[in-house]
Amino acid sequence: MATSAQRGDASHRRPTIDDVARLAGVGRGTVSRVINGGHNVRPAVRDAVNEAIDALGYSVNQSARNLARGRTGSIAYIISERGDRLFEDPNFGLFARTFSRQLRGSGRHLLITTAEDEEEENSLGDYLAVGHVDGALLALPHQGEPLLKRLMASRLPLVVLGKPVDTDEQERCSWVGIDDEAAAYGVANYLLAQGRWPIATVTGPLATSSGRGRLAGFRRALGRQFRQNLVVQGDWSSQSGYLGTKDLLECHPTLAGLFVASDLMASGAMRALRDSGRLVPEEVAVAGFDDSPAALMTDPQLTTVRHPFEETALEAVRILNDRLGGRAAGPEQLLLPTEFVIRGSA
Amino acid sequence: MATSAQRGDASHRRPTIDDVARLAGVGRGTVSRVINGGHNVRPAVRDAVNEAIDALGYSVNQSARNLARGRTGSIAYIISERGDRLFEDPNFGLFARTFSRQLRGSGRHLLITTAEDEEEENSLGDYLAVGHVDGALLALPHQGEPLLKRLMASRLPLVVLGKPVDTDEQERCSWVGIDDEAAAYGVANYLLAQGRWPIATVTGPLATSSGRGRLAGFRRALGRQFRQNLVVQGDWSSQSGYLGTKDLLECHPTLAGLFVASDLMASGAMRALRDSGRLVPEEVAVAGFDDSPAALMTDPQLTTVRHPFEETALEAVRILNDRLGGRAAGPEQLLLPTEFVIRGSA
DNA sequence: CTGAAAGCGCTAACAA
DNA sequence: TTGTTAGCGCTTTCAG
Repeated sequence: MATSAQRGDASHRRPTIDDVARLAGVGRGTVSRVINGGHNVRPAVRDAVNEAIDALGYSVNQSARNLARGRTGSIAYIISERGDRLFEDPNFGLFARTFSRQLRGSGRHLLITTAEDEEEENSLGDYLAVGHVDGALLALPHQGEPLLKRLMASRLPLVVLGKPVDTDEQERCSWVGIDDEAAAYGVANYLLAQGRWPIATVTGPLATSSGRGRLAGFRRALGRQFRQNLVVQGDWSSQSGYLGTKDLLECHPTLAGLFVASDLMASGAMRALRDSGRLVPEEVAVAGFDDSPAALMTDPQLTTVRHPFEETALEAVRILNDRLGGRAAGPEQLLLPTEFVIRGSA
Repeated sequence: MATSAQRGDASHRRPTIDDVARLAGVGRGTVSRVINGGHNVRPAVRDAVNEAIDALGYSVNQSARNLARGRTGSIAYIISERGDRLFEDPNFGLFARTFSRQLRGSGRHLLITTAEDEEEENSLGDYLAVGHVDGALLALPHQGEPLLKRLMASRLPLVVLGKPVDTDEQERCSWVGIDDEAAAYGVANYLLAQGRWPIATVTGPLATSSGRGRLAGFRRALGRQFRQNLVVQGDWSSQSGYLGTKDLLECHPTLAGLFVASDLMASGAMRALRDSGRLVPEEVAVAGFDDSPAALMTDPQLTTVRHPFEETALEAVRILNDRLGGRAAGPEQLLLPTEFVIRGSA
């Protein structure tokens, strides 16, 4: 009866490498060589194969190739933000761009994936753990998100952007981050050294290590003068910076200095101060964090801390590549240097 | 010599379905059934298989499954924006969210991919055409981008978000958009009916059909009063709205009405007007487009046109699903209704 | 330089 | 309900 070899009537299925081989009158292996660079193939044969490929409209079946090669050529960039905040942060774009460019060098492709809630995280975790991608880059995780643990349990090569929250994760994962605590300490001290008082802070989400670290630095700088009412929590959004600052002003009408844990939030803070008739920096000095594009769009421009986003991305890809290449003795952690940038706001 | 069956020493390779079958003492097919829902398997056997799976830490090899099934379960959301504008638009996030949620219903996963320049577009085109994904959703394309043509030439099921620029593409692709021309005509007429003159416009990129359509509507409303110097081109960014409006004011100091082709640009326009000491809406009436979150953040809030983003996303997924399911007689095009929203700015 | 053949790990049709 | 078997389409030795 019909063996598989015989059902090869030119029906409507996608052409395979065998169809090409048959048409070109060569073996299957030769076609494979041609579509993989054409090395070690006589030019005449190569041309014949290419002609057959064009004639048939052939293109390789990626699933088959993945199976045979044992890898997919795809890397996931995982963003697990909730709701509206997805993509609000311009750094996502910068990261994505840098990854994409960098990965192309090693013939890999970047796939951006998102998870908004636990259910999506689990579904995404399955998807990734199961071999859809060769590796993953994970945007700064929040405490309590199950995804990181899920991925660590799988064998998926992984690099986290920013320091994970749990110490266990900090030790067993690869990640690249900055010393948030030290940088924030420096900023707060700078404000203090100007004789400003009281000085307050709008923090990032305290479920992130960055949010915590920056608050810890602020707190250490203030020492015994620290009071809990000098702190209000934001969520990285401009909006939260605005509202937080309004609250702070209400509690401390004589506020003289403000450390805002991100430039985006600081831009909101600047609006709040202007709306309340405060002069920056004369009456209240404002410092941000990140040195993102938002820092240049306020008036005056923001004094801030340069967060080396691009270097972070580059190093993350390098580390991931090492792990993918099999040359990786255990997790690698990296703390990149920051830089204090003085502009008009403080 | 060693046949494949014998090299099964518990070495360090990932466990396969055969390992599980052997350990559980069942056939391979049974294991397959269990990992695909466990229907038609006796409970006792199912448990045994699941135990073996846990014991071995088995998880399916996605590439093999894809090959056997002939599909991948992944859908691409393609964003081909240049540079910084990547992700600046909050609608990207809204689209991504809606897609993701909607796709999960049919067991598929959303992969976001980006292309910044022609080289990346080509590389991405190869990647997608070659079977990495089952289908694709393409964000509003710009004229001259090779990606759409590339994808149309492949057999990849595809739905475009917004109307393509070329008529050929409009006819041969599936897409879902709005009637930009008619909506813009309505807005401009509304301004005119208030007796405002002169009225000008900041357009979107004229390489997009939305940019063009909205300008065309404006132009038709003005009729013989139209002058080229009432038009300045933006790029959807807030920044470009600001700069464009500044230019317009210079040329038309008595400007009385302004139609800005997106709310994001309109927010920039409002800043420019305030910086120039113009009162909105008393001295100049401003209308935006999209009814995006930005429309509520200006003071006064923006009069605008509601762009049904979410419905667009839902319909796009529906159309794509139809095409994936094989039930699709040719391309499907959809024009969704818009709605004029009157707020404080005009 | 080239063809043949042995897998890659899984699904699905078939027979039992 | 279950095991067996024939592919899915490609890469990669291995001979020649």
